[in-house]
Amino acid sequence: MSEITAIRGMNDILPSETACWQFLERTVAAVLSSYGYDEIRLPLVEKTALFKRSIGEVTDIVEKEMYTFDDRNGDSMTLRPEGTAGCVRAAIQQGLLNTPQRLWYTGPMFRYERPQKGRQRQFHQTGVEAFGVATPDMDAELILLCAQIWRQLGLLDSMELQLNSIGSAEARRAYREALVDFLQARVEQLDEDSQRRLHSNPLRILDSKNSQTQSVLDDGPSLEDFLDEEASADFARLCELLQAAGIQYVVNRRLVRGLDYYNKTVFEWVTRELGAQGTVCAGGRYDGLVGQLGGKATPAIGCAMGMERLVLLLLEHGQATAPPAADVYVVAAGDAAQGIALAATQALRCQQPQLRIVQHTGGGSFKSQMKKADKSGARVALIWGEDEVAAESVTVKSLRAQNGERAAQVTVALRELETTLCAALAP
RNA sequence: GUGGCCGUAGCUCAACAGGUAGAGCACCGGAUUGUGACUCCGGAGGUAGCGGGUUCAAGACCCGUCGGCCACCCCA
Repeated sequence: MSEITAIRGMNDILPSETACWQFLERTVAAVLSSYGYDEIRLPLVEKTALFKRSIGEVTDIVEKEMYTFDDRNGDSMTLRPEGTAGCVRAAIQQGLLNTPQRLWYTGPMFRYERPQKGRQRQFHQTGVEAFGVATPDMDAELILLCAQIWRQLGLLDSMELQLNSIGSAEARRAYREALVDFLQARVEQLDEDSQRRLHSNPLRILDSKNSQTQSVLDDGPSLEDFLDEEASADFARLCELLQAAGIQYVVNRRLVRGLDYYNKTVFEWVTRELGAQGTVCAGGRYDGLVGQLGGKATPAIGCAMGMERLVLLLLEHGQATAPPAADVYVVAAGDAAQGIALAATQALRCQQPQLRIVQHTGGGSFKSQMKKADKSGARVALIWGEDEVAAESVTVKSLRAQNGERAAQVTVALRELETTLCAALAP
């Protein structure tokens, strides 16, 4: 193998998978449109400061996962590790915040992490962001929108919705203090990672996978008790709305998010079918971020779904992955036939643009061309040989004759090609 | 960044107390001159990830390195 290979964690998406991707992208876009969301297309690269200020200086993403480099002017740039920051930046810069905005975007994100199942260094997210609405009906809409996407994808039964409210920044500050005080007295019982988090990011201890750490937390302070009245009321209202809409959910009081900008509602859609990377979609409210990035104070909520993880789920559920077969394969033996076939096929593409017509290229014997025709999966072969050229005709041959009826083929005048072909292709 | 497992033809995998590599699929050609599929025959394709060591001899053993997978971590 050549020593030039793809960069670790940046995978090729092969033809055998793209049908699944297209189904996913098409379905997601259709649902988003049906909720009145508009697509926005954003740069892959932004100034480094944007991510540091939005995601948080002490998060793992900013500290060790960003692809950051200096451009030729010496300015620090970063390949986007997530989409919200850029979307907020654009909304502020382009003056989109005078009225409620419902936006979505899709594309690659970049994080320098060790690859594993459902995790790569270049991965794809579709993000949804709603600006300008502070009330929990907006939260409910976003969650319903997700549920609708899962339903349309046939994945609703694979998903569990986990919900929490992390309240205001002040509430979290107070809670963090209480939590640190509590855990400090029990440091010895915590796993190594959680001991480290005690200093760096104590709230993340809450979703530790270590069972002993989890049982230590059972006697600790609950974030719920520190929530301000508004956050509690809004969360209760959100739960009511979800119940009314028939959305199943689980309140997980230990659900926190890794990015600093979240407040109040946070949620995750998780699945047990994907191994360790079970979070398929996650998001929450970020009412402070727009102001923090220099815009006028604007409430907002958003979420992002991991497209690779959705593709994995779709594949495990047996979504068709084969690229579509050709409809027609064009066999032409000899130089004269080749010229006529090429022209006739071009005309056919004008008449029947939806047909997938594969022209044989590269020469080869008649027999080998027929083999290619068969392997292409085409239902019909169009054949031009010496006889057809001489008679200004073409042979239309059905390659997928049903049991018994021996390979139906008919030779007709060129001008009858379109109707004969359509008849042969008719079910 | 840490750990476990793995690295043989395009793909999926074999073999053998360590004695210089094989199958299936795929690919190419042929089975009387322009007709695919099934069948039969033939062919091409690997300096065994890379480097070093042990040995008369290593794909097999040892070390290193790179890469892959999965998990930790992190998160979508």
